[in-house]
Amino acid sequence: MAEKSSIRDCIVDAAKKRFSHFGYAKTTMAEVAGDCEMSPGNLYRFFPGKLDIAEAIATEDYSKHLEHLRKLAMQPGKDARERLHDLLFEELRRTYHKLEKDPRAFEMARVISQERPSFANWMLENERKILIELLDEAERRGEFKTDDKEFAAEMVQAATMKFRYPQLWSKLTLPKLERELEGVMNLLIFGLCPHLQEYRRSATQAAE
Amino acid sequence: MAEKSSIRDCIVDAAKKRFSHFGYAKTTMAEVAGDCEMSPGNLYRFFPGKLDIAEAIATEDYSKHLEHLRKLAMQPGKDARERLHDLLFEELRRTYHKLEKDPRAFEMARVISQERPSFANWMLENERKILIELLDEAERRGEFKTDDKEFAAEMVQAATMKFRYPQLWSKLTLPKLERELEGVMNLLIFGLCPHLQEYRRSATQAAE
DNA sequence: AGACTGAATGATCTGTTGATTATTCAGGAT
DNA sequence: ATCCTGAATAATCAACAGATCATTCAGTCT
Repeated sequence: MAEKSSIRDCIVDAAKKRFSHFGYAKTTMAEVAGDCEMSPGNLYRFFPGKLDIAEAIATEDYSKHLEHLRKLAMQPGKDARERLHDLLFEELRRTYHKLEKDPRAFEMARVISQERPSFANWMLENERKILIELLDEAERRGEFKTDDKEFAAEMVQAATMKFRYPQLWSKLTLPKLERELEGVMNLLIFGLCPHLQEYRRSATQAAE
Repeated sequence: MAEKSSIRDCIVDAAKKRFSHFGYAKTTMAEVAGDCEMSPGNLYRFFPGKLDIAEAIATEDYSKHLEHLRKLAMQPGKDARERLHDLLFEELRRTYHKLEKDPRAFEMARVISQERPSFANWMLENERKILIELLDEAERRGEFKTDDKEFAAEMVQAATMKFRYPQLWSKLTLPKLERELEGVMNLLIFGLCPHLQEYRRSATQAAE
């Protein structure tokens, strides 16, 4: 019984090493099984298929990232604007760097989001929960104001879609993406309508 | 001399028919040449290559669309909010319908934006000019307020990227996309900060 | 019985060969 | 000289054979 999970870990570990070293496609189930000193068939008692091993790795990795995002969204001593800024920029930078320098990670991201669209949805949902908490707290402090937090969080995600899988959509460099994200974020916060000119100016200056 | 352009038109016409009937890949230069009663080699006196014929067709088609967008952006008797709404929705609906029901159009869009990324940029620029005019005029009337129109227009485009090539990004249905675009647009106009609650409520109600 | 193996299966990938076809260009017509 | 042709070229595509590999499952071991 206690064995079960350590065998599972062995599989995930072996797969992690091979996927990141040789790539997802070039790694065979037989190799992973061999690393754990078992037959290929036995893997299927622990995972429904190869993709599920990849998903397990991605989930593990992503969970750590989520924790980090949650901390950024809750930083004491920063106002809602700054925390939203940190949250959105962290996501942009993380995916950018991850996919930029590591073709293996890029391959896995592509395969998983292609074959398991629900995984990408699950990630969005998790991040949305964080966004909602941020919006909620911001409203309590009178910083933001929205009728429907769930909907507003969805809209923030829709508007920042371009920055979530940056290299899938454009070939902009990170500095250009950051400049754009900064601009979109300000638009989302302050809108196009004239209002609160004072606060607006001081807040954007404080950012840089 | 006057001939030259009518020969060009013949080529574009023939290609348009074949591309939309059999698809871009399945149409050969020899066939297009045959339709215009000329040899394949002669096509190259009018176009640098096959892709340029496709681009000419796309440009012609898109120019008409641009005119239409310009009219929407300048409608008298509508406020800036409504005109921006019409502009963004028209773009969403046009591409959605075009790519939805016509696999040929989808193929051509894919090929052109893949092989000629500058074409997509050119389209964005054109639309940005319209947006800038809209923002300019809105500021004169005191409806919107932005420091840098060019930049603001770029940001509006960045935030609505998801709705520009809807089926490349997601598999949402048109109604869901429209609901999201409505939401993103309101966020762009009013922002998250609390302000002008009265105007906000009446404007969103008027929209639907 | 429960944990596991490894050969069998069918799907997918790879490499190869023979078209097909975009593009060029030497020359022919006007 | 200008416009055009069509064979030549080289690149890309399609089809097919063979190999590889994920997945299954009848049967072995403990």
